[in-house]
This record gives sequence, structure tokens and C-alpha cells, in this order.
Amino acid sequence: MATPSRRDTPGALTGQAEDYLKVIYHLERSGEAAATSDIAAELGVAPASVSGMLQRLARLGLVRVERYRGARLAPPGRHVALQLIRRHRIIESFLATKLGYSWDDVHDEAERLEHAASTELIERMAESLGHPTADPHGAPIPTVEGRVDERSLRSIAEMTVRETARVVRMSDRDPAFLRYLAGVGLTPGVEVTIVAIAPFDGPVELRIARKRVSIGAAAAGQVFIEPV
Amino acid sequence: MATPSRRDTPGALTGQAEDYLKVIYHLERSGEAAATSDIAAELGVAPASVSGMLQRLARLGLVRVERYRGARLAPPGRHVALQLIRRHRIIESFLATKLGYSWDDVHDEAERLEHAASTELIERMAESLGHPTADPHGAPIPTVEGRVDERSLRSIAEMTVRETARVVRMSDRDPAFLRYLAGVGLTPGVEVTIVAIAPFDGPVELRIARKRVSIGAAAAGQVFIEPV
DNA sequence: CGGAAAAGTTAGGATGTACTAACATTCTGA
DNA sequence: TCAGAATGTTAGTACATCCTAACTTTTCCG
Repeated sequence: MATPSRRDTPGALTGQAEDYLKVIYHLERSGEAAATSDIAAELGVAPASVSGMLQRLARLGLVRVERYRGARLAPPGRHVALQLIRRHRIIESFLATKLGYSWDDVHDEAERLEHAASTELIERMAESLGHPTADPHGAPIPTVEGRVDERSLRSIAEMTVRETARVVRMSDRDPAFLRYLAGVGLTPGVEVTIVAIAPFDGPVELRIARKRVSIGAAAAGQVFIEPV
Repeated sequence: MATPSRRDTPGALTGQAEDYLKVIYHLERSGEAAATSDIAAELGVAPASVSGMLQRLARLGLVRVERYRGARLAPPGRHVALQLIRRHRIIESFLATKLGYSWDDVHDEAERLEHAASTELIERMAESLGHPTADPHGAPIPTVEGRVDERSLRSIAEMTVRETARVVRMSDRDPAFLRYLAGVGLTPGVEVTIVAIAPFDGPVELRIARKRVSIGAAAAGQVFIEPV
């Protein structure tokens, strides 16, 4: 009856500590070390809590911290983060494909399940989905070995007039944003052509499957594309 | 990125506290208040830890404790326990039916997921299964309102020679025990007829689908039946 | 360049949960 | 019945995590 620990790998971490590693992973993608205040903002905790946790994670060999200068993942920490991201994206795919969740609604559920699901469950889900390589928002799913295609993609905001490209992915964080995108027809896989770009960060007008839509510059910067 | 809390209902409990309520629910089915040491044994914690937790749960109005005499669930605690059991059994059914888990292997996974899954996920699973009323081990699934058919069933050990009955359920706790039962053909739904009962708690010989098998008295006491 | 603002850390405390050791109560059997 | 066994509780401690308040370091701008 006691809740069994999920951890199949040695060195059990709590879900909290795991979340820190995931956040550091994402922040670090900018190239800079993850800043204490950014981690705090991302997790919704006080900066002081982050300082404390970073010391613990450093003691465990999961991150390298330079005092006053932020944190970077050590290889074992990176591995944990990548497996968590794998879990997250497989769960999102499963919920959307097998349980009728809409793509804007899968994030929070996955955020909780990724800490509780066993590796066996994750792999069974992956198998029942035919081992997908991207989640419903187009984010690439790391392999069991921790390989992931993290090319930095161009966004719609970086396209030029008359250019055509295929939408690859978008952030999964804000359900309302995702619903908006789906509403105007922007989902992974569709082709878009830039019709016009208003100056001074103005809206971008584009064609999606014969329809004209106009989206704000901020939104355009959150939708990533690749050459057709 | 912060792990969102599962709790849709007010008064969030941790998974640990929830486990205590579930254990008390099961122990209380005997009619007696749940004893500190029994709760401790079930959860794998020290009796002192149970005393502490019972005080907290009592303060929250979830259990009623009589010092030195054990705990009983208060109505709100009973509700939490029943919903947890509903979650557990729906998850077990889902894993077995939709993800190819074997019935002896679903318990631990469900034990962790029941604390992390949202009510929405549970209801989507239930729906995709056609709203099952029993889990793979034959245990009844409480309704959303908290109703559950908890008749106390007779076990094979209480049958008499030449009597025939249908297997309804068995304990889901020990995977090896479940594999053994499946091996001799004892699964929910099959009919058994008692051929002989050795005296002094000796083995019970029975016929299952034309085959003769002999099981120990202890095992016979763990397999529950109803009249055909 | 130097002081104020921003960012980060430490100190000290709260909560939930666990432990062991010591003490208290209840049960049980001769 | 009553003493020892069994059971339960309290006290004191530990750890993970959070907080606020006070302090330190870094950054930035006039």
C-alpha cells in the first residue's frame, strides 16, 4: 500500500528537484548559465529557494554552480533532464492521441505524470504510439539514450515576404495561445507563406492553406519553421 | 514548468497522507478501528510516524482517533479514500486493457499514478474503457459519488465439497501470487467446484474448467467467490 | 568611476514526513 | 490478579522544501 518509488535508476530525486533540472536545461539552451532569478520565476518559487536547491543539486553532482553567476547541468543532471523531457513529450503525445485530449490541454497533466510514471510505462506508451519523434506541439522527443534534435529553428518572425516554410513546432506552455494558433490554422506540419510584414514590430500577414491570417509579431516569434 | 498540483478539490493533501487514508479504509473494513501498528506495517513506516500522521489527519477532520485505540475515517476522509480507490482501480484496468500490462503487474504503477493523475484523466480513462465496474482482479470500482459494492464475499476456503461457485476477485497485492493463480486457471469469472478438502487446514482440491488443481488453504482464503 | 539598482546568498524559521529512544497504556496468561 | 509482553505515544532529531528578512556581490548608468 505504501507508494512505491518510481526511480529505476539509483539516486532517487524528488519531483521538485527534477523540475529544477528540467528548468535549468531549458534556460541553458540560450548558451548562458541558468540564472537564479530565471529559475525562480520559471518554478514560481523565491530566489532564495533556488540558491538552496542549487547547492543540494551541486552536492549531488547534477549541476555546476558558480556563485553569483548561475548554474549549468553536469552530465548526470543533463541525463535526468533529458529523460524527463522524453517522458513529458511521450505522455503529451499519448494523452492527445489515445485519450482525446486537445493539444492545448496536455501540458499540465504531463507535468505531473512525468514524475510518477515508471520507465516501463513510458516505453509502453511510446510503443503504442509507434515511437513518435515529436510531441503534439512539434517538440522533438529525446531518445532513451538521451539524443535529441535540438536545432535552433527560425521563427515566423524571422521570415521574409513571399517566403514559404513548414511549421514545425511551438511552445506548449500557454493553452490559450495554443488554442489561438489552432484557431488560425497554425499547427505543426502546415505550410505558411508570408504575405506582408508591417514595420515597427507590426503584425505579420500570412497565407495558410489559401486563407489569409494576420498574427502579432510576438506570436510570430513563438512559431518555429523549417524550409519546405 | 512548476509541477501543478493535482488537487481539484480544496484542501490539498500530499500523496503520503492520502495513502494513510486508503490504508485506514481497508483496515477498517474488518469493522474494527484501524490499529496504529497495522497501518504502520501496511505502509512500511514506524508506528511513531503513524501516531504523528493520525494527529495531523484528525486536525484536518479526515479521521477520528481514540488514543491507544486506533483510527476511523471521518466522512471527508472516507470520500478521499474512495476516490483514491476509484483512481487506483481505473488505472489498473486501463494499464491492463490498453497498454498490455499483465494483471500481476499493474498494482505498483497504479499506486503511483493515482496520486498524480487529474480527475479529468481518470474519467477519460474510465470512458475509454466503457466505465468498467471492476478492475482486473475483480475488485469493484467506486463511483464518482463514492458508492461501492463492498459486500463481503465468501472465499474458496469457506466452500464445501461438491459446491460450485464463480470466482469474483482476489487480492492484487502480490504479483507472484497473482501469477500463480493465473497459472492454475484462477481468474475472475471462472467457475470452480470443490472436489475435496484435506483436514487440518490442508490443501483444497478443486476443478476448474475440467482440470483438477490443488491449492493451499491460505491461497484458498484469498480467492473470493459468489454463487453461480 | 562610483553609487544605486538588480541579482544572489545566507540566516532563521515553518511544514510535512520520517526515524529512534524513552515512556505510557492496554492486553494477556499463569 | 498482576507482571511482563504487546501496543501506542511523546520527545527530540533529520531532511527536503518552502518562506521572509537581512546582507553581499554584480551590474549599470549618470
